[in-house]
Amino acid sequence: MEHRIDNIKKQLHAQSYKLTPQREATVRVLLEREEDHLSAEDIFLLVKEKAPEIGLATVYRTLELLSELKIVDKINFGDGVSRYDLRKEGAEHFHHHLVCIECGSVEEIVEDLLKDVEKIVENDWQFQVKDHRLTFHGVCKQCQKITIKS
Amino acid sequence: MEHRIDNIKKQLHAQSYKLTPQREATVRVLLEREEDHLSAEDIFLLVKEKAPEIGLATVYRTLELLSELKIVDKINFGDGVSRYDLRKEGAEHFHHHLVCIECGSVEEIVEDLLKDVEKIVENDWQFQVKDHRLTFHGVCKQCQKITIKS
DNA sequence: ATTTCTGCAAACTGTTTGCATCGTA
DNA sequence: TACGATGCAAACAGTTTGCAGAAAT
Repeated sequence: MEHRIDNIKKQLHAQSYKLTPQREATVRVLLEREEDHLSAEDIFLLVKEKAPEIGLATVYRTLELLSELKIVDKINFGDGVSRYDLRKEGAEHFHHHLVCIECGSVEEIVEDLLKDVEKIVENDWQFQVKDHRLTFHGVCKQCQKITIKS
Repeated sequence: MEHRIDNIKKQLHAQSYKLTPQREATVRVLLEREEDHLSAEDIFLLVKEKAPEIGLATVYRTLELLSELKIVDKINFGDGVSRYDLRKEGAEHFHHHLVCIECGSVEEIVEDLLKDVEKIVENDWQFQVKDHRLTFHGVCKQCQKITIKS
């Protein structure tokens, strides 16, 4: 945990940004809730518990900054809200998501399943891939059981 | 073209919706600009050229309806705007996109490159896939050339 | 002293909703 | 006549921006 904060601090410093208390509080929330896919508002409320003076605009600005530095990835599951997801340590590519259309849960796939597909795209379409977004929409394990029961 | 309109008309009727003049005008714009990835506003302006009385709300309502019937797919490339993309005739799955981070162009991949990945997800994660969204971000053919030149 | 960052409020953008009206079964 | 569909304007939600003050270098 602490070493990840340090790491992020270094990445900020490398681009001559500071890890201010507000930014640190935001990053800590992201670390603590790494499994979740929080919206800016969610993050704001959680940060506020630790640092009540913080403003929503600062959270947005911090998230934008972290996005630019590729420390977090901004995703959008189709509801109008942006969500922010910490990159896994050392991950080159953004991980994939499984969104359940029944219960709304979001599961993560950390394995890169797109290596082959990416090669095809680079060869056949001459497109130089830098990043990707892959989301599957469907029914999660739990909801499949429930559907069978009912 | 006309047979596709007819087809959509039938799909609407099957769910007891009507293909009103406004809806038809909207669908025609989508057909004419199938290659593009238009926002609601874009579509509104184009529809307005043919049917100046139409309101933006109607366009939104039409697009929502077409989305529900899976005639169009709603996508979001990360700028805050929803874009609407006609499903290819008979396509089961949504096609993929290549978004160029230099020039913003969007290319489509109609081939389903995810068959294998989907199998893996269904087997290893017990997740029943219904649909997917796959977008690659990177540098398109044209922009690669330009970058080399400069 | 200069520059960066913050908090607040106001502004903005894309989208949705309420409601009176219109069109058609 | 009844009901879905429309146009308009107002409402809304999420996000961004301008600005004056605070913090850090």
